[in-house]
Amino acid sequence: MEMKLAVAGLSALAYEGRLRAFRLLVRAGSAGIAAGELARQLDVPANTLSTNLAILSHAGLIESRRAGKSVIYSVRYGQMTALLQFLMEDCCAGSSEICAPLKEIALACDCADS
Amino acid sequence: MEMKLAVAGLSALAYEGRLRAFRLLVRAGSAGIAAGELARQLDVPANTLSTNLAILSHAGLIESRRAGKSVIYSVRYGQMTALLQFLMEDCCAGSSEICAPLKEIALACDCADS
DNA sequence: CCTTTATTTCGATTATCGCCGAAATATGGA
DNA sequence: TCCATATTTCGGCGATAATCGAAATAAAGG
Repeated sequence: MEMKLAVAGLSALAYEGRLRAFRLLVRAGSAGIAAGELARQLDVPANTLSTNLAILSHAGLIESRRAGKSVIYSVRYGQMTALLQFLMEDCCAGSSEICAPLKEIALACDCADS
Repeated sequence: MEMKLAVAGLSALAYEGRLRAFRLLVRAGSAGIAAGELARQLDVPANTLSTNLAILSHAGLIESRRAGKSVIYSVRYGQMTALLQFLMEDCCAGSSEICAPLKEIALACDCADS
């Protein structure tokens, strides 16, 4: 990932309103959440949320699909992981005590398989 | 990690000048880099960098220690990983195809041990 | 078509952020 | 103590970004 895209992603996540929305979407998985439903859960005006979803979308972190009258938003997990990898790049610098805690992240994500 | 601290961390990283500095520090490991040396490598005025380092520091992502006339900055890896974990919280939502790519992050960090 | 529901775009206001010159603080050495 | 080096703080200016009311666009149903 290049610097500009990483900055766009981090900027998109760097405001509470958008971070809250993103985290709800992360929980929702591939199914996603409709814009109106998100606005209701977050208790923010629909237009404000729409602007914020557009910013997350432009940063590549989420995507949208239309379903009837609603627009469903969902996380682009590939971009999300690319951003996290960008931050971790060359994190080790040769000393394992730095790297070790990072491995806990994977363990925290305890899926059934793999 | 609570929301406010996460937003502070993401905001601190959401600017190219600071993200560049942070990534250099991530590479440097525990040894850290002196403020002046960082300013030289990044080719930015010392006072501008100082302000940006203060923002990263206030967000808990880096710390500083004095060494003679210089001030050495280094990453607080614990806080860094806490921020990444915050973003990944409940990422799985039951489907492993979402979670699986996240595990690659840990594998990309291939230290000698663990 | 016309209405209702869902979402986005527009426009203007307000707040916040980044920058750098200049001055202040801190350390080490002659 | 005085000076040189290293870093931070202060000041204000210019740019960027967040918010929300109001209007515009899109889809479904009668």
